[in-house]
Amino acid sequence: MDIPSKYDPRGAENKWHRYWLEQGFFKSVPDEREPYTIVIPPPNVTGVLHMGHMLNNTIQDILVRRARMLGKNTCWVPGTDHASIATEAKVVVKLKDEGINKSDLSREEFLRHAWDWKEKHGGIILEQLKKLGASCDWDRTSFTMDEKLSESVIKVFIHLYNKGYIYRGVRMVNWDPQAKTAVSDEEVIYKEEQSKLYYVRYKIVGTENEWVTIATTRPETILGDTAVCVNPNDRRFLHLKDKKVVVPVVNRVVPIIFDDYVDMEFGTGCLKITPAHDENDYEIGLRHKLDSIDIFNDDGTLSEKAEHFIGEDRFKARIFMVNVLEKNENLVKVEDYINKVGYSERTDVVIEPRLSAQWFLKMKELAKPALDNVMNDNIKFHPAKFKNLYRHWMENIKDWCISRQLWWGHRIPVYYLPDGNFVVAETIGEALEKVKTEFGRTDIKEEDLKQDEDVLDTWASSWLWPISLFDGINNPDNPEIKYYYPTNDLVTAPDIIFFWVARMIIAGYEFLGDKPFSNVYFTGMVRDKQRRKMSKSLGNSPDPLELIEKYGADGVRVGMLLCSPAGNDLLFDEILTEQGRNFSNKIWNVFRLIKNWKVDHSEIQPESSKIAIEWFENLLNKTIKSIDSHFSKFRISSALMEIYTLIRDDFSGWYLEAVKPAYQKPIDSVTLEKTILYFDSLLRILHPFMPFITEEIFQLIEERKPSESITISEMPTSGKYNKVLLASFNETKEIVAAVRNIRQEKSIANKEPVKLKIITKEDNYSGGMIPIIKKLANVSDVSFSSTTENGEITFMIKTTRYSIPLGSVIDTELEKKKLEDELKYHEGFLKSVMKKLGNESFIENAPAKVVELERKKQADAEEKIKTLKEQLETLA
RNA sequence: GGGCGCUUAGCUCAGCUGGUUCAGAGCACCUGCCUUACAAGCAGGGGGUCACUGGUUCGAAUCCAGUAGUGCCCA
Repeated sequence: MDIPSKYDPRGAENKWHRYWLEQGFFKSVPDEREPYTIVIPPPNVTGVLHMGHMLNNTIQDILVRRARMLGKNTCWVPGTDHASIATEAKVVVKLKDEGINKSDLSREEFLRHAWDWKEKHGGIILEQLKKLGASCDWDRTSFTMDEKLSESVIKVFIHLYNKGYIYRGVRMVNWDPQAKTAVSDEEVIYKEEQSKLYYVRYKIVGTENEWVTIATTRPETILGDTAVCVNPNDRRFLHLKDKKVVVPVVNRVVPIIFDDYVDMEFGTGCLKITPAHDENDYEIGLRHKLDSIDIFNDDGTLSEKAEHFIGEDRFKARIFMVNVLEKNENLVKVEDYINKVGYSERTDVVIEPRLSAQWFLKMKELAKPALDNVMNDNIKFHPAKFKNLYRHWMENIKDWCISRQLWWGHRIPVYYLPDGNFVVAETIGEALEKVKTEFGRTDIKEEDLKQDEDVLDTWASSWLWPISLFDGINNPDNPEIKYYYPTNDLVTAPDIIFFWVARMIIAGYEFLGDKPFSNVYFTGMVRDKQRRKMSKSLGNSPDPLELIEKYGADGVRVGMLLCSPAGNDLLFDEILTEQGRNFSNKIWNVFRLIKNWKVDHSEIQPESSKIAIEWFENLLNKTIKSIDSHFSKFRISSALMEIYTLIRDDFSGWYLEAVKPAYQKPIDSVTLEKTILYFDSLLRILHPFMPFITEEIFQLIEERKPSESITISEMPTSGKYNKVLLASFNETKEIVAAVRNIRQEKSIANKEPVKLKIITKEDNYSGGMIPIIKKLANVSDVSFSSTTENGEITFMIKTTRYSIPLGSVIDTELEKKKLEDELKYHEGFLKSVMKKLGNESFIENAPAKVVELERKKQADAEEKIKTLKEQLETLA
């Protein structure tokens, strides 16, 4: 059989992915097996695949594939999220390019465009995930605005409203003047900026030339000032009690008020108060019953209430305002100042704090079970350090503003009567009923009712995701929700721990009385090797699909994991993907080697093969156990590293070398069978990490039926292993390495056999591994002797001395120096051991086992020193 | 300003309840090798005062306190 020496992933990946789908291996229906369920963190319909998705979904796929091979009924549900703000923004831009303004469209017309857009672009990411090998049950693909999911969202709103958890309130919100909607605190990104601090003086009413000076970074908001505030403990301003000042430019007379809030150290100690445009000022305004003057329109331009610069953008208005202040001699000075300015995560425009009527969800009570069940590990966080962060947030939870001034999303099910009263109902028909029963208004018709214009925050649908996917809100007793819920693991990034994870947990307990998942695995943020976040603007993010094209999906998966310790940011470097690809190639060549062996049934199994087989069997069992343990702790990178070294170093480097027949010689059937069996086990263990190449080889190495696939094969389980045997083989490796070293030092070719002398009595030496030594070090003859002679080069492994007779090539002086150095080291070591053993309190206090160990160290060292000294004597 | 975390090899990180020759892995680096499975490979090698200071202990990378640096979250 002619197999190329390089593995080509491209053909294999398409072929096997198609095959898996055709065979329906990823489909799940409830049955009697134990379920294993993951719901995908739904990517945004506006997105394309980025490195974060790659990492996140690779990890999910590994967990799912492993669970499948462990015999569970696995269900990984894919889907997408409608992402109100981001999608609406995209659609608006797209329409604008076509010369259409959103404001010229009716709501229905706009939504038709949005749905068109979603149909066209919404599935791109999922298609890309298929290339990665994601073993989702694709028939279950869902979208947060699917009918049953939308129905769930509306039902939940009504449920919470009826429980008294939802209320309408005027609040200071983070206003995004471009998207024209409120965004949550978590969606505001604060950036440090070089700006200016303007000192402005306000004239005190009833004085000739008395002023107070305030400092502000936002002079344009002076137009909305309704007070000036000082700290009541500030002696400098005691005389201002009951005085009033004139707000510059607008010439409004406002009071001077006293409030502890003011920081006496900052600026001038005088604070201007603009309740409509600053969170803290709003609070002060409430305390002192001040007016609020909203000087902005919803697009960030100045409104009529500002009286000046009407219709100008807020930043232009700032410039105009400063000019006027200067001209009127109100501007005292300007200082450079660094402050933090909030930007909208979605549109990257400066957030405008603004008073607005919004719907809120009371969180305090809802949050309680969600907090408790994380703290008591009913839901486990990996790594656990995120528990602290979670607790801090949950204990200080604020009400959730759930309305957004957008069209794309779930429209708030609130219907207003012409008199301003409202009812909350699933449909307009129901609303009409409620109008009758609640308000006794039989005169109201459908067309008199006006539904709330706003939609719900996207997270108000995502928080139901693990429930609504299985229709658990609409039909809480249906067989699917009963079978798949609670799901097992959630894999997500820590930056949405509050947006999403916490809220899903809250929803789980509120609506189903149970957790939504048992484990949350937080992945790190993918950064470049200089620790910079990967972003489009920096252009430092590789295109995942190009990477797959270049290194194969398996290679990329391995590359991602090699650099991703759990919960830490991972510094992605293409070199790791290359390492992944190289590993694919290594495995491919193992296959090539084994496949090309000719079997001869009459061939007797060599002793060395017998030993190698026994050793590998034990090592395999040990490694499986260790991998199981890594998985139980979600240490997925470590699990991969374990199988990586097992294949590359132990199987390829040691085992195969030990059983490999001489060139063009056949192999005995027992060894071949065992070797294929081990290789098969290794492929299975590796399959969750590298699904494609393992399937490719699984299918090539033996004749398979169409229904036979590694994807649905059984994961090897660990058996007992003999530690003594493993240790003995390790010692053998050291001996072989030592001989190889001597070969290299003395330039003796591998082909040329050498003789090995073991400096001990044969009866004292367990010679079980000698056949391996002979084969791997190309030793033609092993003998025992109590002494060494000149012309021999020696080495020591554990407490035994070995020598290779080389005749005249030996440099005696060099040999002597080496031995002296070694002797010195061991004498030093013995000294430190003796010091410990000479310490009475050590002998008294340390556990017997530890003391015993020290004694053993002492004995070993003494023995080594003795041998070394003898050795030196023969050289002298 | 408040809270939480981190600091171990050039880089990224393991190191569980203090005690095996405990100072480790991967990558990078250096040296030698195209040895008929694999140069996308093989065989070797160097490299760390475990941030600092003090304490507890027979014994500290590991526990405690303080200091410095650094990151994240919140305000």
